Amino acid sequence: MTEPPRPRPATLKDIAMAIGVDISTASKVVNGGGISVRPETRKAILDEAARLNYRPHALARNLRTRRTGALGVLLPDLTNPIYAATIRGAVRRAEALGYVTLVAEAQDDAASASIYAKLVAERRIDGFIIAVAAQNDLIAAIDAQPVPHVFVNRRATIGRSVTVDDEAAARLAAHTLIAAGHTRLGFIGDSDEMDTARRRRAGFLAVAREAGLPPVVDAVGPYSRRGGYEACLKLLAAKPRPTGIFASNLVVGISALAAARSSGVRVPDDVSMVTLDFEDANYSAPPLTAIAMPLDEMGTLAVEELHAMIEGREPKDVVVDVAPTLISRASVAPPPRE
Amino acid sequence: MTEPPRPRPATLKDIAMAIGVDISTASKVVNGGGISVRPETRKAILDEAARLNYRPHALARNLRTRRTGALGVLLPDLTNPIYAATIRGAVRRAEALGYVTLVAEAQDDAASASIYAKLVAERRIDGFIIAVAAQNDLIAAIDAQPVPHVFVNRRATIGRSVTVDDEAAARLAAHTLIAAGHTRLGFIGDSDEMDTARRRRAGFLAVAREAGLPPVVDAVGPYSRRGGYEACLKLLAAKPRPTGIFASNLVVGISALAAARSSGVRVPDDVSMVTLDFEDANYSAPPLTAIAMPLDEMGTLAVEELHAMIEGREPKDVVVDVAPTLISRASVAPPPRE
DNA sequence: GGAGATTAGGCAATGGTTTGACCAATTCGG
DNA sequence: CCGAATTGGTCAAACCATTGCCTAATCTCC
Repeated sequence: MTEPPRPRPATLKDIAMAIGVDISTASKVVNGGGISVRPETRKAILDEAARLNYRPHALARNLRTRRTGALGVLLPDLTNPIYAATIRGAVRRAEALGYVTLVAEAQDDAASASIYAKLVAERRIDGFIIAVAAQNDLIAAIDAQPVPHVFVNRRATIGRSVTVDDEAAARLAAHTLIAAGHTRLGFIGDSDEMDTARRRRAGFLAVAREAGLPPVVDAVGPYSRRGGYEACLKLLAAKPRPTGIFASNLVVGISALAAARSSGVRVPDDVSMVTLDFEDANYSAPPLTAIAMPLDEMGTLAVEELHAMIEGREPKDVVVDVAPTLISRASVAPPPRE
Repeated sequence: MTEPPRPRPATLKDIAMAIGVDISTASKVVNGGGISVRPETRKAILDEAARLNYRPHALARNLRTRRTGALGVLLPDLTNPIYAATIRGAVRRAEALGYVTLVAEAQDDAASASIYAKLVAERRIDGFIIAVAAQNDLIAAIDAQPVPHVFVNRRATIGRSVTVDDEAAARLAAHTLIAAGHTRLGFIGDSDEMDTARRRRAGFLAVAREAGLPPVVDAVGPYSRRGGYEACLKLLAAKPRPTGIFASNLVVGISALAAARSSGVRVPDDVSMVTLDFEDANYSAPPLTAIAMPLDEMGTLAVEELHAMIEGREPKDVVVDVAPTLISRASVAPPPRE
């Protein structure tokens, strides 16, 4: 028994008038709210609501309750697999918690700030997941109009953040190379201004130092395909050339491998390589040994923390760490004999 | 612990009372609406609005105007670079047009339908960009509650769609291989149930037929890394082995290359390979010759079309095609001598 | 039989903005 | 100088759902 297509979605008023009760009664019944109603009245309302496929008008409800049921997500680049994976976790969890997700891409600090300011001023969201750097303009915007927010994969002096344990990942990478027998290590990372890069560098260098190895050759280039390619070229030109390299970013790992190949350097025969994991690492030549970062979980946890803040629950701690794990593939071997 | 005085965002009422005019007057002035006001009154209102950093409460406005200023985006997988690129174009254009973007991921038809139904019934959006297959449940959901929508990279019998010219891309790939001297061609694609795969296959096979070549070896595997890997293995095992392969999907191209390498087949010495382009294709070994699909523009155009529909302008046509282009890199060479 | 409690549900304010209808005072045309 | 037009606004309804406060009727219990 199909209804003829209803032009206008049903409202509480439709239900109330059909049954002959007050709108407020209908509201209280459909919300299961604290009111006493005769069972038959209740049933009639519920039946009618179901028949009309009633859904509360989100805007009207939100206007009244001062909750939007929406979460904002601010990130620098949708096409970067790192953010994509994080956001997927976030979006899924948000949906499970009943939120809708509002995604915005911001190229720079100024854009981040203006998007933040706009969404908050228009009261479109209950909270913000922020995956861009916590810089001046953005911090000012947050200060001016604070709403619950959590930084993801970015530590911030302001608010709270959810990150993976970058330092542990880097340590694991160093241990992997050292365990294979390497002593001359190389590191490819972004500038220390980027806090994830800084933590990874710190972890990697610390392990090398603890192991009493000669200084790590450190190539800094931006976390991009081009940056990784060129940084790796620099590393391979160093004398003596490092035999074990940690490319401290997913995208950089792939392009570093391309750089090695184009220089005629064999992996893993001539140099071993460890990177951070994503699916592509399994389909490179050779497949890359990598450290898996639970980005999905990071996104999930970020939303959970944010939800807790919105609900007013006092957050338990400031950083949630999820342990990285090693995925051994084929890009690590003992160093070549000299 | 006293909360820092969280200033409640300014409302029209605040402005109106400060100046001593009616709320409706303030509203009309800030909206530049059709009302005659003395210049000094106007200035006072505008100044006060600026001073208070007034922004209309989106929910309240939307409730009244029956416009949400939000666009929904429905896609199957955020981490797939194809969708990521499309969505980026869409999100950017949406922002430029003053919309916010609400992103949802749907694993299957049922999930798509339920997300569609929910967002529409709650009246959270003005229109939908749909990047998932137009299947039964989803179509039923759209029928039940139609709102402006455009399918992107998916043709649908219902509504309108924006796609890239898949067939032209496939033709270009075929011509590229043929021009290099190949006669035994191979094709890697998804099942014909997927309309993009079908169009690409059709274009590729048509060119081969027109050129009077022997039948194309056709390997169907899902558009995924694993699918591409295994499909390529099948192709390489065929007798006679094709010397020119078109991997008709970005992700499949990379994994097909890995499959070739792991089988000891050299690219381009033993077999040439063309795929669809994305940035990673430039950092593979060898860099892949590829057909660039303007995914970004597709997303952009999709939003523009949707916007036009929402505005009530009659859409001009059903399919917007953007021409694909060839990017020559290093994975195509003449076929080996026998 | 009457005070008090309980039941079942109505009333009206509220949230912030938009918009068509209306109105008083001034200006203008003739 | 009279009627009409313009100027510079105001009023109130509407959008839809939520929620604290009320009330009328019935029921309970001594």
